[in-house]
Amino acid sequence: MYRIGELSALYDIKADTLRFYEKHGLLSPSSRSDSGYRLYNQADSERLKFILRAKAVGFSLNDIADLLSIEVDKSNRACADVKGLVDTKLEQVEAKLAELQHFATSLKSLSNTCCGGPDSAEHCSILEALESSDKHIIAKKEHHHFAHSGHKD
Amino acid sequence: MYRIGELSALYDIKADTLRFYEKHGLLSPSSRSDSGYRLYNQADSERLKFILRAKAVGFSLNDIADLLSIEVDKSNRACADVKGLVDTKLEQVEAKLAELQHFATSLKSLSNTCCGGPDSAEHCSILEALESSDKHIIAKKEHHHFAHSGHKD
DNA sequence: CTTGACCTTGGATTAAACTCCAAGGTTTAT
DNA sequence: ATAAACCTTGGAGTTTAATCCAAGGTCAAG
Repeated sequence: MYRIGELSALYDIKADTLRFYEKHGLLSPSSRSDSGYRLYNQADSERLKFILRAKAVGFSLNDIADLLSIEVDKSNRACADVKGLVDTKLEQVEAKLAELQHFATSLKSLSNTCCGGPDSAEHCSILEALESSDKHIIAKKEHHHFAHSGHKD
Repeated sequence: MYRIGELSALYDIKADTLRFYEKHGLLSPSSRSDSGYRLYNQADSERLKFILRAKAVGFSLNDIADLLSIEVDKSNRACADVKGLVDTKLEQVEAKLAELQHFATSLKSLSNTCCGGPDSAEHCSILEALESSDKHIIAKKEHHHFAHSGHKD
């Protein structure tokens, strides 16, 4: 069992943040001490880890509440109901994954091609790297010779 | 050339948001009309696309300004200076990637194992799915010590 | 040459997510 | 048994990222 200060120290957040999450229904301590202190167990800690991870990859607290709600009424609802929610979130996660892979590619090419030498670079920007990785993707698909500029969103 | 209303319609954001980004140094129109209207060109549009992508994967506007600053003084600074910044951001991106892959795995296993059937499920939650994928990772890595490195700022 | 959709500015307001504060109760070490 | 370090609550304040508003200028169409 952790008291609020211990758990917050464990994840490098403020105790106030834990009280805030509690107030907003994201994480409640599984019990209280005789004197009213919050007591968090291992499952609470896992739940917090999840919240912080989800936050770090761009989900809002509302999104996270949705995700966590998946567990709430498990044996009560047909699981098919839940599948829609899961699949929606999965689509969001996969879209984010694609974005991040794009970023990582650009940053790597930036780091390798252009930086690290002692000289200054003439062409060294993320935007250029993103452009060139776009071109690279198009170049890989060179078989289709009527490639139109695939800019969508 | 796009006027503010056209560009904002293109990305489904408010014109006010573009003015806000301008005020905060993220995106300035490359020119103005005689009467003072903002005029955005293709490069401006690319830059905006980048900003919106980065935002979607959990970077703050400050983070994004950092990323965009990589291009600012290109021929002025030794590129090695920039490499540190790029590599820091790359680490952040790869951490996010790992998180997201973790999420995607959990969500997929949730969707496949547990949902979609007509029956309700006894064990059907993201946290349980994450736990089981954690166990898998821990099993692979033998001994995994949780070390949370400090956040930025 | 006016109407209406668009644009300008600066400043006020909102929403989300914390973060801090005050007044007081609890625990632990000396 | 008393200080130091922790906890409680409710409420106020801050930061980030928009979003809205008011008063007015611009521009294409009828």
